[in-house]
Amino acid sequence: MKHTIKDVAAYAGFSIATVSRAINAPHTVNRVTLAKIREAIEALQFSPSPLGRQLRGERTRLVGVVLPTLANPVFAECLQGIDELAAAQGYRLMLMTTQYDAARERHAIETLLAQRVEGLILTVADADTHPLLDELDHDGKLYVLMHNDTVRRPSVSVDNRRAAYDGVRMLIEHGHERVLMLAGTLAESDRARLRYRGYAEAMSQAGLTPAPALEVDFNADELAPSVLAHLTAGASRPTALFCSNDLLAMVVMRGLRRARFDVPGDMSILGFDGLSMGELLSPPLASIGTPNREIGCAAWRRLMARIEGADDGESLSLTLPHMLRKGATIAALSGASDAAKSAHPAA
Amino acid sequence: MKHTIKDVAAYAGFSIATVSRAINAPHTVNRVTLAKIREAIEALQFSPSPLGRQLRGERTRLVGVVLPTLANPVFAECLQGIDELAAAQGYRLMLMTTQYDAARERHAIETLLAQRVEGLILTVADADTHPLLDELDHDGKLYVLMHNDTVRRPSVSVDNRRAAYDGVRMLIEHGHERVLMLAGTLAESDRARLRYRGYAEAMSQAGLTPAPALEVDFNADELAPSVLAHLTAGASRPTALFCSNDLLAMVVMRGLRRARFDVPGDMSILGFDGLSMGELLSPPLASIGTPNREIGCAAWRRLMARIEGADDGESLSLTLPHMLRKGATIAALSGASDAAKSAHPAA
DNA sequence: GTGAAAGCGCTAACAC
DNA sequence: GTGTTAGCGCTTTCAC
Repeated sequence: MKHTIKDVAAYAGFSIATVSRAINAPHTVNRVTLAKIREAIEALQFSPSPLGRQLRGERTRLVGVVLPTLANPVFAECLQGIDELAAAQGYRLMLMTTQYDAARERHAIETLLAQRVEGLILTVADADTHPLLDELDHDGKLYVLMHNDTVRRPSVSVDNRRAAYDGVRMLIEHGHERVLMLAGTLAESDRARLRYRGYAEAMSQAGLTPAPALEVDFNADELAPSVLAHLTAGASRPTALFCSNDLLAMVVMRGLRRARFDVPGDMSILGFDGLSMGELLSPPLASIGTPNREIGCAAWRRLMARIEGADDGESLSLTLPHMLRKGATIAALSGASDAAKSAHPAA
Repeated sequence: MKHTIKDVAAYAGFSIATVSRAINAPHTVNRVTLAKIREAIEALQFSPSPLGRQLRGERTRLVGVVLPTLANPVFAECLQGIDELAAAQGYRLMLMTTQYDAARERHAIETLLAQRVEGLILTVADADTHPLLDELDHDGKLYVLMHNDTVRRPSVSVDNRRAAYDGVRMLIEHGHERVLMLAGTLAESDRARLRYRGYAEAMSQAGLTPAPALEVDFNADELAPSVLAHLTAGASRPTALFCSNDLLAMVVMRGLRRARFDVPGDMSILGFDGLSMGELLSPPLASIGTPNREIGCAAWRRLMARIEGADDGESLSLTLPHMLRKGATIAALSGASDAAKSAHPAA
């Protein structure tokens, strides 16, 4: 732990150069010499300091990870996947979170590069318009985006537009015509936009009119009265909600329930993320699941491929399959035209 | 980004030593010189490489974080707290997870030390018996434990025994006499032990007989039949469950419900962790909450104090308050003796 | 097959 | 105030 390569050299009776070789290119060293040096290493409990290596300029075995937050299990799960592979391959991870803030994104990336990470795995607010990513490309810095759904850059994601489309279609197939999309407040991410597009397309294609997404602050303890009114009042109230993420869906579900609205009796709800916790709700939350762990792992493999120069120039962006998790929060709308169905709670 | 201190020195027309001083001790440098150097730094977009500094042996501004897993939001939240402060103070975080595996714990700590982190923040499986921690103490390596509830080492935690005691007492005050504790499978942690002690004490003190903790695999999709039987069959079945963590509580809740058991009608449930998601369940999960973010922040401050040598030798372990989150999963047992109440579902 | 020596980017004595 | 120099721990020519 505190011995240096010099100590080993002295102990074994060779030069530090030979010790270095014994470690990094054993086959270039005499068998006997090698044995002696290994013995010395063993005796001294020596382990080469990464710092010397790093400074020397070659491989740092460091990878930077930049995430919006860990409060959302989606990202924690991705990170878990990354960490697993990184540990197995002897890489060290440097982590920074950004809270979806562009300035912090920039700062994180610069800090990490200064530390000479070999590559970056990141989730940014908006990948397409991020000038910093262009700089990275230009400077030959290696990175892979995670969850950023763009074809312009190396990325691993699900097809957000398609996933939303599939989900909303399912709602429509259950007989819902007035489907509303709910989005979080800091929704101006590439993902949010694509999910809205998927929603709009599914609606249009079914001859229905997409409504603008309704913004909901899902950190608040209660649903805002205006929002609640929007959801529950009037004959034209929506019968199904497509929520841009599961946390939001859960909050809305609670809010509706407090307002004595039954889910799914009075309102069907579909989330996005497929948080495992959603399945523990009652009724279990229907959701569009993303394979987060796998996304993390795939991003890692992708980055390693780039680092090792083995990047099969294949399509830049890798799209992993999403899965429609059918939950009991979606009910079929009774065949009867329900235009008259007003907003009185059932159970 | 790619310029070195030499470039700055050349550009400004001074030696690298002066440039270094201009950066690290500006007041020791002539005003004019300083201005010129700053100009050069600006022009070259120079930012000193952490690696040189790190190797030189002084401050690395690196802190290592070792966590069991990120799949449990408890730890993700702690990490979030740490990251916040670290970022604000210009520290970089190096993260490794262990899956509660002692070998991985050791490996993580050694890897991090080799990287010359200034300190470590860790959650280990069992703090008391961990020889590695003794080594750290002995070698003067700075660390702070998080969530490890021990008085023998620097740590930030809640009083697990007391928290469990309070929770179980609440159950008893609601009239429950047959209270069973459920624990996860890899429960051999210091926390688990203390929670069991709290449970046992609350029971004994009320003249009740503590039962051995029942082990439940909460990664399985279904509750094991044997477990379910234990919970629901017989006249002596428990009327309340104290679960050693919220994830477990949620799984059990679902399992019971599938078996057409009503919560809290037929069974009261109390969790541990206070995951915010638990509040979104219906009924909202009663739980003993731990201030995870705060625990992370406190651990950070504590570590910084130690690093700066300002550790007010105060008591080693800092105990943060837990909070009893009353949820609707706990019902009062009707005054009547319920010995005869058998296992048929209510609503 | 092995050793001497240079140097990665920086800080800290020690001179001047 | 500023420059010179040594060296942190390592890898890597380049000789031998």
